[in-house]
Amino acid sequence: MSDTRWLSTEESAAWVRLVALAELLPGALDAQLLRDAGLTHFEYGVLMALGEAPSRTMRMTELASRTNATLPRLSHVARRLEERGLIERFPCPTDRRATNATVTPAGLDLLASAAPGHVETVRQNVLDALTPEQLEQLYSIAGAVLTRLDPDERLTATSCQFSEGPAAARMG
Amino acid sequence: MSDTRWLSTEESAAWVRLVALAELLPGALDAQLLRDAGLTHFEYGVLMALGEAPSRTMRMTELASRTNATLPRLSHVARRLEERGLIERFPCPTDRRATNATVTPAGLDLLASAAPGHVETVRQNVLDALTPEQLEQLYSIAGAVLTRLDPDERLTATSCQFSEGPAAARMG
DNA sequence: GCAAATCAGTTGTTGCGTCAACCATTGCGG
DNA sequence: CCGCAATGGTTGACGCAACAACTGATTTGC
Repeated sequence: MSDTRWLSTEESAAWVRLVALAELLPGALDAQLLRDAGLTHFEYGVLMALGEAPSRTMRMTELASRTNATLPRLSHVARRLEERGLIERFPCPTDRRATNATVTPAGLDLLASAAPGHVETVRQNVLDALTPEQLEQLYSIAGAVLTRLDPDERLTATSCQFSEGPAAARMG
Repeated sequence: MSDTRWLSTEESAAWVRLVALAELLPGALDAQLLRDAGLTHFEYGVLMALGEAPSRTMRMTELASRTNATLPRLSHVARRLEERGLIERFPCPTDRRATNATVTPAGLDLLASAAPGHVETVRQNVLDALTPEQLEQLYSIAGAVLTRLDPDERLTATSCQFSEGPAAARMG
């Protein structure tokens, strides 16, 4: 019955802060991107993933996996983005069940115009608050937690959609 | 105009993982609580906040602030919880604009039955993946970020709603 | 004291995400 | 080949959150 291992004071304190962080961060990202570019953070991630893909094209299923979305969610979002002219969808020639999505030039333009403000938000709200040591600690800690939360490591796969800025900027 | 400071490799890597964490954590918490207790994590937080309050009662506005909810959101959630008999609302005697909310015994029972499973989820998904040093680092890092994200420290105020388990368990 | 501004809370509308159901295609076993 | 399960994707219904508009109560300013 009550053999529950309750949280110690330290555990509770850290947990409270982590939960607060997880609650506030998505809203802050959405708010800035929506205000300045009319995109949710998820939509931004979708466009970014497509923009970084070879030939700017990706299968819906793979896109969903990379962006941590369910397929229905991605399908709805893709329809909206397509209606806005930011992406296009067409049937995959080799597998007629599948659908491929591509960013349009308009989508890339919007992405390019949105990126600086987004990066600035990320700096102001998170990165600039941390020392280099803390940045590395964060990398380790988040990695350890993701091992439990996302065992398949879909989100942290190579060249993740949430990377910021043009690919060239990260390849130093 | 392209004076944007793009993210370094280290910054990008840590950021990607943090975003993945923030995306996955709420869903994991909701999934377990919904399955085992029929509560969202937010509803759990509301009940917890009320349960820890003196006389298990709180003003709607204060409750909204503690749980990081807008007042409309809390109002909707409170109506549902009241319909389920988990809380009660009644006008505040001293300020006739205000409304007080109280957890019912049924609400406390549900909370008590939900807590062990929730704590177990928190351990499995997060705490048990971290060393004691990492726990302290997480506390510092999240604190630093929250200074930017939540300057008023509404969420991290004393006896926060997302603390786990009976209050006695945390007070040693 | 009374009008205007503010505060506390509720309600209605809109938009997004989840779930379940659905269709089409592909792969596989017999 | 044929039947059947599994895969890829879309659609529709429903629930929840954000935003705006509204009611009623309280404070402020003159």
